[in-house]
Amino acid sequence: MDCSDGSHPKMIRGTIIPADFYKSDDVVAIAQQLLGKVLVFQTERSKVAGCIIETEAYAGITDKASHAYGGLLTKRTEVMFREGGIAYVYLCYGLHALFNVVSSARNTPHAVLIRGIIPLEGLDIMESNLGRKVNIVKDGIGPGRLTRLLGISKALNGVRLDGAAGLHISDYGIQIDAEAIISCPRIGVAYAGEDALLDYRFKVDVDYAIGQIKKGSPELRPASL
DNA sequence: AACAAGATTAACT
DNA sequence: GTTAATCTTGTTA
Repeated sequence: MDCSDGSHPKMIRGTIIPADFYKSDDVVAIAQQLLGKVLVFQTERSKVAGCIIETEAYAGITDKASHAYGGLLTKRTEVMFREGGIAYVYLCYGLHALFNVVSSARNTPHAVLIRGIIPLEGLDIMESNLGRKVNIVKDGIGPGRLTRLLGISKALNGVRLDGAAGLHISDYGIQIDAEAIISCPRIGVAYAGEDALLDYRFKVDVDYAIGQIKKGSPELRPASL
């Protein structure tokens, strides 16, 4: 049984990533550095958390795969143009909420798509979100799957990632070695011409990540592992 | 005003 | 391997 009233003394482990982290212009570096960090979403009644294991960088107005390519400013992309450190959540294919971290300065619409997590905390909430038992490996991998698992919806579009709206990213001391990061082209961006070839997708092996989670945060092991 | 395509997924054959 | 589900936006008329 989890204590879900938010005041559990044992829960204080992670350090919320400072606002400055998100202000860098180097969206590729941010995408890499987010691997191993912990995405947390909590409300008064619930808390869920997962270790980020897959990301993609979208490099603003010069990247043909980016929604903000060419400086395209619409109701949907508007949050990408704000100062880094907020969430960009949009509906993909009319069905799936996709969660991105907006980075860089105002009017530099860089973003990192979170594509995979390993569930760490709040398995009971996740099970409720899915309406069935959680598969620790499968249910957190896929940009649409992880938002459903964590309960992240478009309602969180534009919120700061400092925890004020319940959403934040923390460093729990999970170490991801540079050699463990696999780079490859992004998924589903064939329309982006030569930019579809860029190695802007970053991930780590699931088993490696689980090992590093156990090493870095012994008490916070992936549930059921 | 109508239509196609998209940073996807689950359920089929 | 194929396809249905179905919202936002740009393009075409």
